[in-house]
Amino acid sequence: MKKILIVEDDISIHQLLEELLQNEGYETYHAYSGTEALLLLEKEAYDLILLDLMLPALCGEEIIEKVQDTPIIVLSAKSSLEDKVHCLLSGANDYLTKPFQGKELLARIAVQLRSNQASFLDHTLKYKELELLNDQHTLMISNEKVSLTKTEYAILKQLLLHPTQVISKNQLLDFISEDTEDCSEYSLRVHISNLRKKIKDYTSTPYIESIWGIGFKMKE
Amino acid sequence: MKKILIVEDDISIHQLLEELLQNEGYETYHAYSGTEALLLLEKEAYDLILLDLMLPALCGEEIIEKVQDTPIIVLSAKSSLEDKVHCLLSGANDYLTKPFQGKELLARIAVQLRSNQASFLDHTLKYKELELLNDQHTLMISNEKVSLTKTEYAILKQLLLHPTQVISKNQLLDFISEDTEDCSEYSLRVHISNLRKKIKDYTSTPYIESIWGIGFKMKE
DNA sequence: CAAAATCTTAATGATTCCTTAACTATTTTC
DNA sequence: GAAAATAGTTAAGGAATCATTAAGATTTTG
Repeated sequence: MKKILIVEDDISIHQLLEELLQNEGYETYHAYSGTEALLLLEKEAYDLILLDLMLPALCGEEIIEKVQDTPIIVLSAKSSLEDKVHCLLSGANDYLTKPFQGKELLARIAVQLRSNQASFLDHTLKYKELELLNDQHTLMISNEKVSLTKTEYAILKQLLLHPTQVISKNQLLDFISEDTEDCSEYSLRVHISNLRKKIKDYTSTPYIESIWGIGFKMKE
Repeated sequence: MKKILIVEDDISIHQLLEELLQNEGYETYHAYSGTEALLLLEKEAYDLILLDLMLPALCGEEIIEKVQDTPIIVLSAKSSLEDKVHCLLSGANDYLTKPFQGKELLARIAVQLRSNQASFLDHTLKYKELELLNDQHTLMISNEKVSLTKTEYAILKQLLLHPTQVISKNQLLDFISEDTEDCSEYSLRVHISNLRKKIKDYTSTPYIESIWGIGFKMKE
């Protein structure tokens, strides 16, 4: 889930933003002053910052200059050309004048998150030594590349998506053979066996656990 | 020097934009209709597109969907929320309502060029010995010129844009045959085969790897 | 309008992967 | 502790996908 830091001192606008973003499925974090924002930014990385310009203690412009790798959307009551241009040139990615429409803000947020998407995190499922690279269709075990077949990949992906849950045999069968339903349990067993064999070549931990009579699960 | 494509049918606005950008040191290119824009985009790579929405022949929205890797700033007289949101969500990077202020446009252009700077759009895509010259539509292998057909070029470009990722067969088919959807997998296979053959004449590395059941990927 | 280049289709052979089946091992039930 | 049920391994044949070639169809070029 994407993390968005809201930097805004006006309580009512702050709450409005919080609600808007949370309804859209974002995780919100909150700063009510410039100094508070900087403290949070030192501790944690965010995917996006929504920044009010007129802040107590430390003005928004200073934050723009300190932040390097996180996209910033400025929300400001200042509608003057100089303010806009200055913010954009000194590092902000977008500038919306208050009052703004919620849907437009959401769209502009989507733009920023989209272009920053290359972040590896979205495309990787990590579990202990295992790393499943979704856009590369490969598995890495302790930084060594392990080649998987399409079905092996599909099975492991399901398991790693919910590593604490038991995935039933039927659930797995559904994902393996989207079209043909005559993919029997025989097959699944063989696939699991092959998967385990491949994993065993790279690590001593037996990662895939069988839950008797039900299905499979990642070993804790 | 950065190349900017202006897509706008209104002559007076077009000239205004041209002057504004040239004074700022950009190289400008010009299309007065949607179809003309697409033709230019096929031939050459640009750093940015300024796009009017209401165009003769082909509307701006369709261009947004076809363009993949070039940032787009929409300039439109349409100020409705739906238009904005739709454009931004379908691929535009920014949206300015006419009339706009020149300095703001310049600042927003700078934002787009800045964030795209580090990326591949240096007009050449390099990958080991391979060099794909986007503005000349040619491939260089160890400084020798290799002639590619239009489709071969399109395929290789997709692969080189994301050299670590697997590009699915459907993804490639979309780029090859923008109009006809009956371009079968047969074709794609032949094109890949021809591409490999050409590359093989100049280097011993087999650069294009097949990922079984999914697509293709550059060899690491 | 003809020649050249490119694209698509089709046929063939090669490769990879999946399923099946037979056999062994483990767990549960009585 | 033996029988029944479920799980695991292995190898072989068959199915699906891929690579290459050549020929006909289409587009581009002169």
